[in-house]
Amino acid sequence: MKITRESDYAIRITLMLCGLEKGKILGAGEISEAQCIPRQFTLKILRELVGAGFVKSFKGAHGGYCMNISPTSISLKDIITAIDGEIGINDCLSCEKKCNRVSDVTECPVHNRLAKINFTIIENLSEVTFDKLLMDCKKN
Amino acid sequence: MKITRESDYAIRITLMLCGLEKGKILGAGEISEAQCIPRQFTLKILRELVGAGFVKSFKGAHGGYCMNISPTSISLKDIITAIDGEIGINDCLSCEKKCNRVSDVTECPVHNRLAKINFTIIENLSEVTFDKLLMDCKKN
DNA sequence: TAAATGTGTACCAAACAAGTATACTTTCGG
DNA sequence: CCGAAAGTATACTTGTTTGGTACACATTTA
Repeated sequence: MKITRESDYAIRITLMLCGLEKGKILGAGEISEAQCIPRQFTLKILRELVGAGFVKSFKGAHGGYCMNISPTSISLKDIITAIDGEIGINDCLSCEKKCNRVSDVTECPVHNRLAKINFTIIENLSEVTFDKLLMDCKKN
Repeated sequence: MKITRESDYAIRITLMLCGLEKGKILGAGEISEAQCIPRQFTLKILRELVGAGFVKSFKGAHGGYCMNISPTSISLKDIITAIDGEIGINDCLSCEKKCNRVSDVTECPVHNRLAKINFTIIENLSEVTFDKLLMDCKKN
């Protein structure tokens, strides 16, 4: 029931990039230092964010990163899904007929309840877009 | 973002025990077979459930297990917490002054948002008590 | 052209999940 | 009172995931 540290980092990296003035970019080194994330790990996460289309990169000397999409159109859910994979609280194993862990959703009460909760989690995470996080930051 | 398979098993074991007629008990072997959980693993989980006070055990020949508390007073949250530990979606690492991952809750927007979502998850899981799961079962 | 960046791939160690093995204790039935 | 059938306790094992690291390479700018 945890999001990985990598996702946590990715969220903070994204938030930092969302806070950038338009046209500015930020190097991996600066991000790594500001967020206390090991340099190589920062680079790896940035690569994943670039791969997912969330972040844009600029190569070469004075290169760096900036957002590729608007903070309003990216949420915690997007980052977590991109880094950790689909959000699925339960595996809901099935072992065919023998027990009541059946793959047919209608027959497994545990599955049904967990699936509903899972859906709620995804909804809640989707609602937290980065423009909201940015606003929260400015309040303090 | 997953509950462990052990918790999943524990939920199904508990549900099975909740479905027992009053005064009856069930052996680990029967549970293991019905739920397709390896025998030793079943025993281990049962021991944890006994330790948590949810299940009562009877030693010796013709021994077995039954619930120690009412299905109305035990929820998915209780089982998951007992098996996997406290439900905490985020570690929210802090590295003191240097970055904005500060332990002081009011300063970390990510932490605040995740904490709220975490609270919702706990609420949702707490609402699913085993009497409700039992009802779901009977509907099918 | 060299220094400063990002890219890609492969590797690694520690922690965790999931399960196993084994020796022991308790109870009941005969 | 003995042995089979349960549960108890503890320690081990094995595979996967997490959280990185290392290093060779590609690209850009001064």
